[in-house]
Amino acid sequence: MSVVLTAARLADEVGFENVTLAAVASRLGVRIPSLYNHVKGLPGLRRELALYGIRELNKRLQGAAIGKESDKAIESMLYAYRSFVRERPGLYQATLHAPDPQDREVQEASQAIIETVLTVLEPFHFKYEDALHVVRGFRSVAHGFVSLEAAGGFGLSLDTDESYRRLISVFLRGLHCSSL
Amino acid sequence: MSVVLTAARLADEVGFENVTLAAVASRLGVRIPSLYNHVKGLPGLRRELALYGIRELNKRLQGAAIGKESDKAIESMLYAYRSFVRERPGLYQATLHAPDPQDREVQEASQAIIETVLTVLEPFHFKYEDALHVVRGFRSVAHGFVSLEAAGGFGLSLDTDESYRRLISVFLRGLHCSSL
DNA sequence: CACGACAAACTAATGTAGTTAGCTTAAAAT
DNA sequence: ATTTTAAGCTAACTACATTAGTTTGTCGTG
Repeated sequence: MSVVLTAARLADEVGFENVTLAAVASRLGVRIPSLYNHVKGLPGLRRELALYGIRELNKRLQGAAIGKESDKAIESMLYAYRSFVRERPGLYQATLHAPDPQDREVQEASQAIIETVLTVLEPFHFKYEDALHVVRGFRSVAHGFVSLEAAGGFGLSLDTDESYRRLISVFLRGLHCSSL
Repeated sequence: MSVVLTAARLADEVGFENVTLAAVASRLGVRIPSLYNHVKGLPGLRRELALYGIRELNKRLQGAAIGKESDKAIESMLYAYRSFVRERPGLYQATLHAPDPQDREVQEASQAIIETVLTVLEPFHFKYEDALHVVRGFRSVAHGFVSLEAAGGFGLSLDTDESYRRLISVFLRGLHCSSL
């Protein structure tokens, strides 16, 4: 299996910050320097992990919106976002650690996610700029909840499924209700 | 200056993940092993950083709510959250990396933040459990936006101040509007 | 005043990780 | 048949964290 796929699996098991070249090499049954024939050191591996993760996340979001529209589509994508992070926690972490956020490919992949979300917002008929603000809100809600949950940031006492359900509901109501 | 305060400053300058004992020692004009007289190695330093960061954040949130109530108080606290992360990005990162989320002191400090937010939610007269869900939403919105912004996750083209203002507005409208 | 305890520094040594340089080998391309 | 390339390797170097054991000064107490 490729170095990046191996590293992604490893990340999910031990966390992104514990993905070392040593561990990847060991898992591949190979010596550390051999990896340098495939990735540009640890920074290069992390960049490729980030790229892979962003693209995978986008696929999930796209899949979640198929056959749904407006509120249902947004809700479905938010749940897909959470599922992705739960299934691939290490890979998701990697998406947040692109060494250089200016990297062209990374930016393109991120832009693709923005387009995905923009598409499901079309039924709302927002002005383009307004829709971009909403996309940022969407990502904030999804990332915020899901990363706090993954980090164990929520106490144990209360059902997190219900918390997420309600947060989604608040977000959607906020988008619709124009009072205030 | 204390080891933890020095490390916190350093974290803000170079990022939490680049806080090494070597760098802290160098800044204090001391050899690395000397730090072991003050903190329990790197894990111990990180734990103390997390604790310090959580408590500082709580102070900020409390300060922001003084003399405000309901919507204004929540809005003010969300802005304070963002200010804190902008001023002390490394220290904030530390709050998310408590080595052991079960740690008693860490849990108490986190609980104090929850209490702080619960206090400003009192005017809403939520049931206790409902209020807890809202607190999670509050933290998700704040953390989500602010950490994506800090990670350079938002493109450059659009004003982030405006995005945050709107997200807050959506959140508050969502809390009030009961349609759906 | 002397002595012991303690705080806080130090040196030395060990282990792990990332990186680079340079070598080997087998398969693919010319 | 020869060259190129892909993919592995060893060896050596650096940085960092950690532990063990040592030194030194201060401070309180007998």
